Formats: sequence, structure tokens, C-alpha cells
Amino acid sequence: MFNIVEKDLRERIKEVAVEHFNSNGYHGTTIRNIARDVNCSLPMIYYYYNNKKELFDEIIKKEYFDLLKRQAALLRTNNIIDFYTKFVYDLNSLSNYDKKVYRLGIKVYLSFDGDEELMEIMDEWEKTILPRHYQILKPYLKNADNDLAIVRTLVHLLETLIESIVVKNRFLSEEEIREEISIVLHGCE
Amino acid sequence: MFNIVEKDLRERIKEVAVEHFNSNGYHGTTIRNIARDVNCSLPMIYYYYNNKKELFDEIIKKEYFDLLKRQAALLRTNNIIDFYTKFVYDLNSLSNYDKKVYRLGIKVYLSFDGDEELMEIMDEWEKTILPRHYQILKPYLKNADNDLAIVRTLVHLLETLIESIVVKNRFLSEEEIREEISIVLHGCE
DNA sequence: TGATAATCCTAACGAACGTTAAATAAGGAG
DNA sequence: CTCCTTATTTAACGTTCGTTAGGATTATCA
Repeated sequence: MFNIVEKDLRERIKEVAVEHFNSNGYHGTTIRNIARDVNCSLPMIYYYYNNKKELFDEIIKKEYFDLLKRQAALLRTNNIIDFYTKFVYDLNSLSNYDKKVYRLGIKVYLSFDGDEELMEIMDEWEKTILPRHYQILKPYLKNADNDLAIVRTLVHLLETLIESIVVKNRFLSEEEIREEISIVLHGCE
Repeated sequence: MFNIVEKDLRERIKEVAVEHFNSNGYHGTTIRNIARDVNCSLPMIYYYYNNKKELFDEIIKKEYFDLLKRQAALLRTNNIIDFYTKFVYDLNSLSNYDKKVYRLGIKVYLSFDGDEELMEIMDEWEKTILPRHYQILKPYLKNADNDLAIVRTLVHLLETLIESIVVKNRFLSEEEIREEISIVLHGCE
């Protein structure tokens, strides 16, 4: 009746699971510990999720990819360097939950967790990355010979910056982000 | 007596352990499976290593950091772009064992495995990275205002390239490596 | 050869795991 | 009030885990 203050149990389970999978990996996470932190009984987790793997998969397939798409949708601006700087800088203020989902996704992306099925989904997504950034950068690129290399380098740099913020949980200032992106995109303004 | 063909059992255990920790993570790896693949009895692993964690720690503390130091020692040349290109390119031909040790180390570095003690060792090493590359790049840097940013960007790019080769197990051609490094180090020749 | 130390094995321990059966509680519909 | 669905619990199943006790085998060398 007055269950407004308390989130849906199913959702709370998922949130705690993100925390645990993040800190202890798939095999290091136990349903019992999740239940303890959620403050519910152990079988309740089986009431909402068929098994451990299904819980993990839902986090990656829904939460992580939703997050990626939300991030990708942000991408519009006039100045290309401002644009990418803001894109990375805003990751600093991602919610803790989103950061952990992101981190977990990167873990699967690097084959540090998850299984082959999830990896295939990751590969599919990865194929879209370079073309997408190429489209964004196209109007700003000048000489045709190393255009693709610039896009590749930028994507590589973005990867490390994202990793720093999301995985290593560091704060990167707008200035240092801008400096590095400017070095790769020098001449593109 | 004629044990020449067969490697030291202790060493073989470690090699198989690298394989398992790599594929399944710390918690996903079982002593029993290691023993099976080594073709020895289960308690033999406890004969050479006090417990599972000690086995894992030895791989990171000895094998991984030995590898990092071996790699860092390679760094001398005339042309700075050639130099870094070769540095990355040569990772392609690392032995499978070394690649797996490297991968495992990165996993710990990103806090995806291991514990806090190992993380501290990682942090110590990390502090040496920027100064070391700054020393190497110093003679080639020109204007003082964004010198440090160039070093940082290069180190970040190197990180992703290393991850591509070692973690994602991709082959990167010398040309694409050179292109990306040249973009970051444009003007430094 | 025979003692001593280094290797190696079979067998088992207790604990923790993923998962499920079965019962109970709560809440609205008729 | 009864019935039925949904939500939740206690208790346990079988399995696998890390680890160890205790004995067997093999090498070393006086």
C-alpha cells in the first residue's frame, strides 16, 4: 500500500547484483550474499530470476546496452573538440549504479567475465563504433590519407579515458580531457 | 634422471594456473581442474604452493612484473616513432604464456581480479609510467605548454593498443600502430 | 645397503555453493 | 467467508569447493 519508498524487489536484487558481480566477478558472487544485502530470503532471487546466469545476462543485455545507447544518443554539438570533451567529461557524473553497470560491461567486453554468447553481442556493437565516429568526424577531417587513422586513434583514446573514469574510478578534469582529445584531433576544428 | 623433456612440476602447475585464472577468473578456477590439466594429483599443488591465493599472487608478483620490466628494458632507439611502434608491434609475437600473464596482470590492474594488496603494488608501478615516458620523450618535445599532455596521451594510446593485442588477442599491423602513434607524436621527430 | 629426505598419492573433511520442494502469509475477487 | 493468485519463507538436496591427514613411492647419499 505505502510501498512508494521501497523500490521494487526485483529491481533491488538487480542493483545489489551489479555491486556483487562488479566486486567479485561472476564466480565470486553468491546468490546467498546478494540475498543478504537485499535483505530478502535466498529463494526470492529464484522467484524473479530463473538462475544466476539469467540475472547476470539481464544486467549486461539490458542495463549495459541501454546505457551505451543512452550515451551514444548524446552526441551532437558544433565544435568537435568541445563535443568529445563533454562526452567523456560527463562520464564523471554518471550515477554509481550506471558506473558499475558500465564497468561490468567493459569486463565482459574484455572477456574477463561472461560467456561467448555475450561476447558475440559485444562484437556486434563494436563493429558499429568506428563507422559511427567516422560519420561524426567526417565534416572535420581534411586530408584523406590518414583520416581513418585519426578516427581509430580517437576511438582508442576514448576507450582509455572511459576506462580511467569508469573502471579505475578516477576523476578526469575537463581540461586534461580536452588537451588529449585536441592532440589527436589537431587541425580538426 | 632423464627428466630433461619434462618441465619442473612446479613450473607446469604455474603455467596451467595462468591458463585457468585467465579463462575463468580467480573464483572460477579450481585447484582440481588445474591438477587434472597438469596430470598430477590434487595435493601436489599444495605441496608446491601453500594455497590458491599464493599461487595466484606468485603469478602476478613474479611473472607479470618480470614481464613488465623485461618490456620496459627494451626501450632504446633513435627515431622516437619507430621506437614506440616497434615496442607495441613486438607484443604481437609475445609467447602465449607471456600474453596470458600480461592479460592477467591487466585484469588485476583494472581491479577485475586479485585483492587490495596486489592493487597497491600496481599503483606503485603505475606511478613510474608517466615519468619514464617523459624522460624518453623529453628530447623530442618542443613547446612546453602541452608537453605533459602529449606524454599522457601517448601513454593512454599505448594502453589501448596493448589491450587490443594482449587482452582482445587481436593482431595489429606495424602500419596501423605507426599511424596512430604518429598522430599523437606529430611534430616530434 | 639402509637411512633420510623429497615427491607424490588415496581418501576424506567440513564448508559453501546453486537450486528446489513444500509450506505459509497476504490480499483482493466472487 | 472462501478461493485463488502472488509473494515470501524455512529447510533441505546434491554437488563441488579448498584444504589436509596420513601413508606410499622415489631419489640421495653416506
